[in-house]
This record gives sequence, C-alpha cells and structure tokens, in this order.
Amino acid sequence: MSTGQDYTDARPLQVRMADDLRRKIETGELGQGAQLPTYDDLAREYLCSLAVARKAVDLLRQQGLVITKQGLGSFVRERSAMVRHGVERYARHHWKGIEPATILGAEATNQGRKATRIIRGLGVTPAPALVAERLGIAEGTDVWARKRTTFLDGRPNQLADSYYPLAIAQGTPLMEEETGPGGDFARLDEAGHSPTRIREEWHARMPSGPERAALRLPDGTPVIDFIRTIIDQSGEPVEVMLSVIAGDTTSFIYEFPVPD
Amino acid sequence: MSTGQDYTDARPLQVRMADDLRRKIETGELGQGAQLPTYDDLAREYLCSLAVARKAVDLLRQQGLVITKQGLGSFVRERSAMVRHGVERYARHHWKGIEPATILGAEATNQGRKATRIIRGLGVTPAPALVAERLGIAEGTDVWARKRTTFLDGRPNQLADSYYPLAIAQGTPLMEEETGPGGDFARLDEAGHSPTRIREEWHARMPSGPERAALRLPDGTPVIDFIRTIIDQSGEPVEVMLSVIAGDTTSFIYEFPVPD
DNA sequence: TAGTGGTCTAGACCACTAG
DNA sequence: TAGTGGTCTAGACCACTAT
Repeated sequence: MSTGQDYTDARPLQVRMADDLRRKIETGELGQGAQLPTYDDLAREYLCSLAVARKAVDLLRQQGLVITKQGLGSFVRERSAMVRHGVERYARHHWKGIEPATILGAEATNQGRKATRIIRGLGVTPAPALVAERLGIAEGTDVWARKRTTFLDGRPNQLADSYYPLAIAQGTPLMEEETGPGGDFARLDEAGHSPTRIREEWHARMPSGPERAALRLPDGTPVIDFIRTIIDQSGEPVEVMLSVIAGDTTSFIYEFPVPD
Repeated sequence: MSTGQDYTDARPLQVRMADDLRRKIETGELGQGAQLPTYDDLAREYLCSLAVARKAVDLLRQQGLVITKQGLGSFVRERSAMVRHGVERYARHHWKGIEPATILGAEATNQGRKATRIIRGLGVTPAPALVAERLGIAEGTDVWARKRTTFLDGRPNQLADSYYPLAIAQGTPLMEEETGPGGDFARLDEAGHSPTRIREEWHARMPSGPERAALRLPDGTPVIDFIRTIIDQSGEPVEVMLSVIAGDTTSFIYEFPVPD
C-alpha cells in the first residue's frame, strides 16, 4: 500500500490515518501551525472516501492536536501560552501593598500578559448547592452574586462566579461593579473578614456547547471546574467562587510542606 | 416541525439535535444510565439521515455526556466516583506511622476504594527534560526510573513515572519492585532525604489514542498532566514524578494559608 | 474564481449483544 | 435472529477564504 501500512492491521482506516498524521506531528515532520494535507489529498493518498479522511482529521481535533479553518485548511495546533496559577498569587502584599491590584491582574502582569474582565451579573440570588454547603447555609438562602468573565490578552479564559453571604457584602463595594484597589480580598479585609486560608477544589471535564462558545475554546480543549473558598481569621467561610477555566491556557503550581 | 424547533434556527441540524438531547439529560428527563433514542429513531424523529443522527450523538460523546455501546445502544454516562487528592495524603503518619502504607493506598482506603498497581518499567534511563530541569541536572543524565500504572477498584487511573538521582536510589529498595511499607516516601526518609516539601504542577489536556487505551478512558474524558517534585530537608529535589491521570475519576483539594 | 472545510443524503456492509 | 452501533462509499451542495 502506498501508505506503508501493514495490511494485516485490522484497525479502522480512519484510525490508522489519524495515527499516521499524529506520528508526523509528534516527530515534528508537521510542525506547529503547519497545514495538514487537504481532505482530497488524504482521500487520494489512502484511496478512501472524503468522509473517512474527514473522520481521521476529526479524531485529531478531538485530541486537541489539530484545528480546522473553513475555507483555509487544517493545521497543527499551536500550543497556547499558559498562565501559571501559584499559591503565591494570593499573597497579602499583592492586594494590600503599595500598589494593590487584583489577584489575577498582578499574576498576569508578572507573566507578561494582560488581564481584563467584564461583569456578567451582579445581584441577590439563591445560593446554589455547591455554594451553600461551603458557606454553611441552607441551599436557596439569598446570597450576593458577582459573576464575571475574565480575559487574558483579549481571550476569555474564565467564567468566575463569586458568592458572598449577604451580611458580609451589604454596604461594601463588593456590591458595586468596581471593587477598587486590591479587589475583593482587600474589601473583605476591610470588612473585618481578613482572607486567611484558601481552599481550592477542582477537576477536569469537557465543556458543554455553550461553555465552548463563551470561552471560545478550540476543539479538544477541556475545562477545569474550580471551586475556591476564602476563609477568614476566625475560620468562617466568607466567599465561594465557582469557576470554569479554559484548560488550554491555564496551569497550576502548588508548593507546600509535607504535613505531620 | 415535530421537534418544536424554531425554523429560523440557522444552526446545523446535528447541533440542534445534540442540544435537544443535552437539555433532556440536564433536566433529568434522561437520567444517568438511561438509553438514548437509537440512531434510527432520531433520524425518523428529525427527518434526517442516519449520518446526521450519529453526528448529533457524537457531539455529546465528545462532551463526555454519553457513551455508546456497540450492539446495545447509546446511554447517558454515569458520573464516575472520584478519588479526592488532598494535601493531607502526604502526611508523615501515613508512611511513617504504626502501619505505614503507600500514599495512594492509604488515601483510597480512606475513601472506601481499593488501589492496586503494576510496574511497567524499572531501570536506569536518561533523564527527560522535564525531570532534569527539576532535579537540577543535565538532560540525558542517567537516573533511576520506576514506571507504574495504578488502578482504583480495578480501573487504571494513573500512569506514574518516578525518577530518582542514581546516587539516591543506589542500594535502596527504590530499585526493587516492592519498596516495602511506607513506599518511596519512607525509603527516601531512611536514605537521609526526608520528604519535606512537595511541589505539584499540572494542566489538563485530551489524551492521545494510546493513553486513552492504556487508561481505558471513555470518550470525552480529559487527562491531567501532573508533575510532582519531592524536596528533602535541605531543599534538594530527590524525586520527580511525571504522571498522566484519568480526569473522570480524580479531583483535587488544596487548602493552604494566604501567604504574606 | 478556485480551493478549502462543513453539512447532509441514501445507501451498503460489518461487529457486537441479547434472547 | 433481530436490533443496535461502527465503518465506509459516492456523491450533492453550502460557507468561507484568498487572489
């Protein structure tokens, strides 16, 4: 066969084609950004129908290796620059220092990126179950919600919804669009609830259709379901953030002592 | 139209069908494990070809919402039980206590799961770049590698490759198949390199074909690329573990104080 | 306009499962 | 055996991009 395939290989043709292409990508024969053969070329080369050639490329798209552009072609996906989220991003001096900034803003700047954000919603809402559990209140209790989308260098990378007990947010800039220098951490601190401990819980999953659209995710890109709880000096949970984070532009680093 | 679709909806039919099905899953009309309509049913209902019905279900598979079983049907995917990895799993008393166990073993037992593992490889190997950087040695320097696959309740959930500087592993049970009670943490401790700090770095991505096969991952399941560095009492890195973790059975929890 | 990927049809035949 | 999903063919036509 012209492809050099072992004819005893019983795998479906579309899988063999995908593996051949994947090998070329991994060896660098097809470098980042390089154009793949067109569907027509693949169909000719492998003596198959267009549908099969398409399916082969689809398999690679689902692995996040390839992107397709209508009218242009299929291309080896380029690795996105990642923001690294470290424990250090929460350090007091970032939000309580000489020139206090938001957590994300300071971190992005440190890594040469630009963070922006829009407010998607602001108001009283019944606490979702995940929030209620962590705030120690009944599901459906009214809480203050602050929903926003954050962007890195113009690309959306996070759908972040923060929830505060009403008694804590009441009368503070947490209820405003702009929370001011130091962001929510500084405002909680001023309100007598100094952020003292952080709990982060997460797992990875594939995005739903609407999430893919909202985060403008390429094919084959997972998201992180992320829950952050801020705990104050008396051990009280004062904010729960539910966040969906674009998986291709985000990495995390934790460093901590071995517990006893 | 029989489906109640707005005829001005310009989205492709396959997408509308997928969204209809997704809505039924999210509202619970199609509960976990419930069978979806067959491709034939869908094609009849939406007056489309089988290929389009198939594509609609494919979209949901890629989101991890649906699994298909040849000869049986398509089903709403059931949420897998997750192991929660917390900072506490590294606690000294787990590997240095009365009845020392492996980190993973102790954690699984606590959560009512059963952890097993096989050794995939054991021997001297040139250090990969990711390892060399973190051990502070030149890429390609010989190190001791210990590659294993871990299982939870019989399902593979992690491809974990640990690398040790030769001088540290030499003459210790780290070179054996069985590292004994307390695992590698206890052996490092005995060798004068007490695990003192942990650094964990990770991001999410889609698995390659071989990884999907090795971890027996359903469609639409991401993996976590996970790098763990163990640092001893003098600040020296003594082990780097490169791991690929099944995303659908793993969640993480970190809790830590806000740094100054 | 030519060339690319995207959607869709109308089939054929194979592989697997349950009864 | 009947019914399901999986692979594949051989087209048609649309949407988008570059020139």
